Amino acid sequence: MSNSTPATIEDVARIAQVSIATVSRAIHMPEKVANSTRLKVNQAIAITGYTTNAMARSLRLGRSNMILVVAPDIGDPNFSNILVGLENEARAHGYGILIGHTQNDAQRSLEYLKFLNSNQAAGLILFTGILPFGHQTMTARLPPSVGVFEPVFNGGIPYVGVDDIAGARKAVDLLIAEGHRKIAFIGDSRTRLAYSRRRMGYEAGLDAAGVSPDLRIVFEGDGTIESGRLAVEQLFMRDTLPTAFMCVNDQTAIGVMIGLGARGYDIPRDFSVTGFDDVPQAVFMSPSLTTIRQPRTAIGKHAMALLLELLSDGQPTETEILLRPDLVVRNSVSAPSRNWIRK
Amino acid sequence: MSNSTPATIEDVARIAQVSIATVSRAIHMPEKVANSTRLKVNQAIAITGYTTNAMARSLRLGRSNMILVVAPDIGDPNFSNILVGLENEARAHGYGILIGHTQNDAQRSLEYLKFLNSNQAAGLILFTGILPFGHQTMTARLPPSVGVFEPVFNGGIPYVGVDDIAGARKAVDLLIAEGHRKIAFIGDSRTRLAYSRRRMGYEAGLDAAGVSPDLRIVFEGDGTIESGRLAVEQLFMRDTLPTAFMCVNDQTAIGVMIGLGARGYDIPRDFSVTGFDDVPQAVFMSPSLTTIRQPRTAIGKHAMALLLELLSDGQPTETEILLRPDLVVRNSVSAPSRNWIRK
DNA sequence: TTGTATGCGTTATCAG
DNA sequence: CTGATAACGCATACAA
Repeated sequence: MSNSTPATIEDVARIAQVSIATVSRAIHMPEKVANSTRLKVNQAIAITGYTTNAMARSLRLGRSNMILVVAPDIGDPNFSNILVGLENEARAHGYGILIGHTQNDAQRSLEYLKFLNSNQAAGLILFTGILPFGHQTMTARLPPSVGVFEPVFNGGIPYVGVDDIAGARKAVDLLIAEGHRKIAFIGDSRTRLAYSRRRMGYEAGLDAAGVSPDLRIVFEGDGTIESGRLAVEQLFMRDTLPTAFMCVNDQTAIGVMIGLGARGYDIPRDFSVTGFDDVPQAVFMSPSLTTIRQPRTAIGKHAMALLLELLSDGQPTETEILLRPDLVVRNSVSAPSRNWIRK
Repeated sequence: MSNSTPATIEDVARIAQVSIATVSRAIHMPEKVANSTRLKVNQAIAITGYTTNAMARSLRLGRSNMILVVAPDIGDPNFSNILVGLENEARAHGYGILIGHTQNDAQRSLEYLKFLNSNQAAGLILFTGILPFGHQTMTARLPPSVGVFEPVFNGGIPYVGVDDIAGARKAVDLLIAEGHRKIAFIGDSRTRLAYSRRRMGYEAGLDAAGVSPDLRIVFEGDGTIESGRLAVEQLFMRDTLPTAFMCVNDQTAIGVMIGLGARGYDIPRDFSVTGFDDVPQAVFMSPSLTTIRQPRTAIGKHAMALLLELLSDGQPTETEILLRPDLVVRNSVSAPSRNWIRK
């Protein structure tokens, strides 16, 4: 029962009175083995509590059954939900998941590259828009890979995300419909493709409404709470005030709300605020945050499905899968206050 | 350079004109090999870009160089910081980390057990107080394991955490010092050992102040935001109101603050609130949350160090390591409002 | 339908 | 100090 050393295929073979080849076949190609022997083998497996030694199997097969998921920050509220989708899909196909977090640290990234090179993972899911490794030459040695959220720079790597432009467009359209014309954009970024796409949606929305963009109320950011707060501080040092803040993500929006709150403003009476992502905290904010919801579990599922396809077929059928984000209307948006309209 | 198949030890041996045994030695016992040959080997390694095949190595050695970290919820704000400590310590000793999250799901837990049994991980870090597996019989087959935060039920597994009793005591003592006497305890739990210990600290603090405990203002909870909110709702249906809420963790405290805010109360004017953990959001709440800080990175570091010790020595030197938690005073606590004092 | 034998890439033992 | 070789546990080509 609870022997010191785990049972091997040989133990099973001995008990079932067959060869190890038959045991292996009974497990992996049950239809190619006689019913009676299959039964014997299964009983022997049950008796011994045999589990395939994954190391030996991978060595023999030349590939592992693990997928490495690399994320810059595991603490990211978006992460865990995506993971659920990734995991479910992977497990359904006999793969396990390995999580690595780089914290945007080169040293750490390198460790994971070594990990890949030692054949410990068959595939790679990348959570960042930038390859965490030494770029160019390395990509040649990368296993089949799929990006999540953003296209991966300098790699011809397929990816799964949401339609950021369309999502951002939904947010602007709502603000426009409420009567806003001076809408700030918080969190612009040249390095985060998803963010710059959201800005494209923002500008498309303004354009459609005949509002000319005002660069004085566009602020850069890195998607952190702190960046949102900072933007508010900078904003109040300028001459132009918006009536609404469209934020590149929820974290930024939370920062903006904190910054505005600290200055004594009421949301949505004085300013409207929108986010993007619909992180779990969004509904607990006061006021609760109007935002764009990402279909996180679905993204994870699709990303893993795509990777598994790559793993078997070799060639990806699609290079980009964009899911539809939905507007979630809560309490952080209202019509602009009259005090501000013509400021 | 970027060949299709990765270089093996044999490739290195051929180029360096030595045997594979020498290559292996040059890598693992450099002092037992002549300087000149070591040089040749290193050059050959550089040329080929050789990396040890971890599968073959683990198979030969009978153990892997990976540690499995199992957590019920990766989204837990405490998790990622602990992980940093775990990772650093592991890497420093040549181990990698594998993260599994069970979501308290039996099926998932079983998958991880299989994973362990297939020799894919040399050790186990458990983030929950309850063994996620089928209890009794299974523990016999568990690899060296260490618990984090809480002692692990039904296993003689050593663990690393904070001194919950002392931490909770610091929170009560602060409230008592501010003049509170009617202090509610939110988040009592029979299943979470850490939580029941915090309650012990709470009661010890009351006792030291000569305050007799009032069970009408002790509420159960599971440490979620929702549970905090719920407790507030239940509380207002009873006849006794506290002047302060001591919460079992920050998430609960956030829930309490939301519940109190929804009823129009001001914190800390009307009620004081304390948390436990000092999660990243705590400082961003309004008011910012007075809480007990856990030395998360240190906990991770110690836990991994203990596990590595187990891995080599076989026997643990300590069965329990308790770190000291610190009080972080912010703005959610003040003296009780006169309106309530004699209610 | 089943068994035998080989090799996956390493490390360790044992001779030299 | 170095080399030949066995063994780790498994999957499969080939034989029976």
